[in-house]
Amino acid sequence: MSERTSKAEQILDAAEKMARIGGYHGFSFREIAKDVGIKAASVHYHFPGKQDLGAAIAKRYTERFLESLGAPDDPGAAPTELLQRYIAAYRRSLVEDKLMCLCGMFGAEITHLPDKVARETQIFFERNRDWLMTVIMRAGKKKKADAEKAAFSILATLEGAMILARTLDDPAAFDAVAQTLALE
Amino acid sequence: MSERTSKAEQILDAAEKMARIGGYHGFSFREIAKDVGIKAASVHYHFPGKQDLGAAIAKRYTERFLESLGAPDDPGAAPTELLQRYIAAYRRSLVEDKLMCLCGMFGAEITHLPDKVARETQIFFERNRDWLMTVIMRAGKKKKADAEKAAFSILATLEGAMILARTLDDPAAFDAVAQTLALE
DNA sequence: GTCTATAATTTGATAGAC
DNA sequence: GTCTATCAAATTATAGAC
Repeated sequence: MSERTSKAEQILDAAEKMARIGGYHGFSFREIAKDVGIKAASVHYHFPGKQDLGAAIAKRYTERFLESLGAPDDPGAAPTELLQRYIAAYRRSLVEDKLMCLCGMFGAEITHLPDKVARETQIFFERNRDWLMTVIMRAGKKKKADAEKAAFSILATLEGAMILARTLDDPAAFDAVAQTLALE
Repeated sequence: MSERTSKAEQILDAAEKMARIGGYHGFSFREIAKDVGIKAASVHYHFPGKQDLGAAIAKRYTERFLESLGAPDDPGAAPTELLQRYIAAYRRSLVEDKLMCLCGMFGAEITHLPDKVARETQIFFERNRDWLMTVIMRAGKKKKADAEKAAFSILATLEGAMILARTLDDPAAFDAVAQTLALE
């Protein structure tokens, strides 16, 4: 009878939560171990170094995030609906999780991150850009270059809106910003 | 013959630069001391605790930033020009300094900051909101509530654009996002 | 103002027993 | 897989001499 979540997953859960509060320096092997109910040395068995753990949470975060969005070319979902879903994903992170976007956090400190972690963070932004571009090009008459600009704009605006709303402790500020996004 | 910049200012300079790379945990008394050519204990003479130093760099950053923008109600500057100047201030930070916005960085880790530092970070966002609202209301027929939304949108978008451009190591991504800002 | 010395804590990491 | 034991390094901070 194994538990529903493996120890490695529990470690990832704890590390992700801490990193989404305090960034790359916001999680430590000791704190994670305490959270999961093992010793710090045992965490190293699952993830040899901090870089590995950092890269792993960024990778899992990216995969889960995109998975939650669904396919950008799903014929059953209208482009406008997909963009609303995209905004809702950020809003959920802010309002329900009450946590910063992991890769927005890592992105802010990108030049201070170990290579492995920085690369996974880049991938989050690249894959988000691609997802948005696909949706935007489906929606409209935009050329590829313009679709990329629009994708960058939505991505940047939502990451910034999270920071703004969290700093002012005012979720309404997020909604105010999201409303200004042109979605056609 | 005293030097042009006091020791306290040199300390602030070093701390700000480090914080704009690695966040609140990105600067330490030892590293700062090494940078300005004194010992770590001497830094405590100028700034008793890390909180004090953190709050001081956020406060100075805010004052300098707003000073560089000029008065939002300056009759000699058109609102559109002021907004272009606002965008240019972020761009300078990204391209010339090659550093993140200090308060964007602190904002991302806001729930992990000591109270004093968090409060100064909030003030940055509030004063930026107010500056932008003044300019926006001068420019157009917007009601106050709509002006606040527009202000939040510009602020959030530029902070997010910095993160995006730094993560992708592509300043053009910043410009692409800035272009999408509606400035009338 | 700056120093030496030192304290107390935390960190990432490894060796080796079980 | 998890543990104990241990390490070297870094951290914030203070006391007291100069």
